[in-house]
Amino acid sequence: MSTTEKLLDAAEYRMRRGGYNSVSFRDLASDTQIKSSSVHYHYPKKEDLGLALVERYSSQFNDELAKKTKTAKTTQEHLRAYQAVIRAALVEDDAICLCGLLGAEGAGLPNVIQHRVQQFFNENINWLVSILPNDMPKAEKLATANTLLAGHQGAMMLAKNMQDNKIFDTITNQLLEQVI
Amino acid sequence: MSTTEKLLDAAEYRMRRGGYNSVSFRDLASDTQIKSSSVHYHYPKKEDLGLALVERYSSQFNDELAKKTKTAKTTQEHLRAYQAVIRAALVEDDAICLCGLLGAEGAGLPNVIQHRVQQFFNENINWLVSILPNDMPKAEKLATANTLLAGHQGAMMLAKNMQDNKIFDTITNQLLEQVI
DNA sequence: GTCTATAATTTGATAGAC
DNA sequence: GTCTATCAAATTATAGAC
Repeated sequence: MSTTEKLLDAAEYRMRRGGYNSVSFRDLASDTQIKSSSVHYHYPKKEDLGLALVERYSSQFNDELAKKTKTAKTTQEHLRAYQAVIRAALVEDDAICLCGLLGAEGAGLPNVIQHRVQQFFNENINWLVSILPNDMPKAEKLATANTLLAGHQGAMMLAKNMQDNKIFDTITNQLLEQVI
Repeated sequence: MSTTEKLLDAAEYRMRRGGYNSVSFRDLASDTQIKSSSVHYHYPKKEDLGLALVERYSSQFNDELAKKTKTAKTTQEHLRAYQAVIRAALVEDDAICLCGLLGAEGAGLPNVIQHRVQQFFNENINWLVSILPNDMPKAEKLATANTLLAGHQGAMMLAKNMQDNKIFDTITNQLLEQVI
């Protein structure tokens, strides 16, 4: 594994738990067995690291979604895939969504990162709108996409806080059953 | 206004925007026109300040909820009050819920604060369960309460990030219309 | 309650050798 | 690409005078 990969892994682990300001170059240096000045070689400013992190997280998320919807046909199949991708992020990594956390910290972050997180959410909404039923009115599609996104993000936060992943399942199942 | 009130106001303003680690004693000192050592007189450790902040936020939230539901009779009336209290926190303060943000940062915070945030969520859920229709099965009540809480928290985060409070209204209206 | 002074540590960041 | 060395600033926190 390359040094930048190791750095991004370590940074993602820490940032998805404590937030942007909980990650320091020295922590990452000790995580990856190099010196903090070497971390700066890969990511000169913290902003660069944060941006790279959101970019990698975002493209991995979209890749997972594409993979899990390869054979999906119905809206329900697509939505179950969406739920499964987010659930995997919660359960396997034992952490909430990177963009959910950075979105909450929004005003305290560098502008470039704020905007990149916003882009992640916009891509989520566009995707959700694209897989909702054709006969659903456009305005309702948009509303439903927003509700599903917000619901899944809130569900991660609450489940993590209550230390009970079943809460995520309960909430998102109810959303998928009742909101369509 | 007392110094502790001024301190809590300043701390809440900052923490609800950038999170726990974005607030420093020196910032609060300059906000309130005293020295950082004097801030420590009021709140010896940062943990003390954070805890006091969540406690005040939580009791103000519960007070607002009690006030707005004084004449409420139906489940719908209670839920509209719940929505209104959270909406006011978003629109008037132009910031998301303190506990929503601290909940997301959970793992990076002192344990006492984590637990106090958890208590805020538990009180929310208990209240929601208590105002849901009598004929709703207990398990469904609990699921619905969790969905409503997560949905409102996610809606704040998304609306703030997209810089469009109408998104909050759209999401929470849909939840109140379809989830009951 | 507030101040001055200061300690101890952490943090983001850079210069320059290898 | 990584290291040593170092810096300037920020951060939490304390001691003691007024």
